[in-house]
Amino acid sequence: MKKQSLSKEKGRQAARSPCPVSRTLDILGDKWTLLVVRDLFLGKQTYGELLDSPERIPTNILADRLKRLTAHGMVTKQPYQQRPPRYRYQLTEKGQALAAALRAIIDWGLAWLPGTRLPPGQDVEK
Amino acid sequence: MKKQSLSKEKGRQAARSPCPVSRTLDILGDKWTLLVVRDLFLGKQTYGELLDSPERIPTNILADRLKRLTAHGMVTKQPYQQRPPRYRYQLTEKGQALAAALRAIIDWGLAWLPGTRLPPGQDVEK
DNA sequence: TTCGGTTACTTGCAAATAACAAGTCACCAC
DNA sequence: GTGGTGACTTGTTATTTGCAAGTAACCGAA
Repeated sequence: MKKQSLSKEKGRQAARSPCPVSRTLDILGDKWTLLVVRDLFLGKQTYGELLDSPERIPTNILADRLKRLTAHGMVTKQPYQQRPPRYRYQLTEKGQALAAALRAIIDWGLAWLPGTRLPPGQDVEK
Repeated sequence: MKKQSLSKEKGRQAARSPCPVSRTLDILGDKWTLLVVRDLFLGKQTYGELLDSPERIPTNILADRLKRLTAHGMVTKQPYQQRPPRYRYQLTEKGQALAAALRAIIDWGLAWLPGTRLPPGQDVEK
């Protein structure tokens, strides 16, 4: 069950263009990836905590997104206990650098989408 | 060929949560929508011009995204000539308000994705 | 006046991706 | 040894994408 298309056999798929918008969307242009990043910013660290968000991300999608984010060097996965095996996910510097973009998206949503609100206590800022 | 799922029969699909990140991703959380917005920022106005970007957006996807952006009040479609019918697409204030988010995404891409570059002359800033 | 070209799309269909439910595996507590 | 939790994987169905082609309304030249 490989994620590959019929085109290339190795590596990830080719960038559509060198444009930074396009390249960024190649990585996080979908409905779920940024939500995972958001939750990591909010301090969630385990698979279970990440599953628990109000948007109800499916388990296979979460596993896939964590894998991709890890492959892109935006997230690290470290075991914090051997037995039973338990893992902690955290943003790398590259992942944390998305703060400005996330902040801009939050601001746009709050300003232009009626009915949006930050759940109490949720804030990306430290 | 409705975009609807089996769930609700009218209106657009329900927001996954009131979170501004999630609500924003409900609108532009895919690989193409922000590229269309980018091109509109760059001054492209016609369907043909928008089709012409290096990422090669499929025609049906472009038509769909313009429809959605228009439905969300982020883009206007105006005929600028009757015969033959020709249309001009432009960002509304709501669409233009994405400038900060787009800028943040560009900055992140340029800083963290090696090989990205702005094609000469391309810049979101006025 | 018919032929070709342009703009702005729509349609059909195979392929990829997502969603949902369920199952697996490794423990630990009782 | 039975039940529960955390971290996933697998199977199946539903939805979305990508590509090729088709349509419609003109305009301009031959």
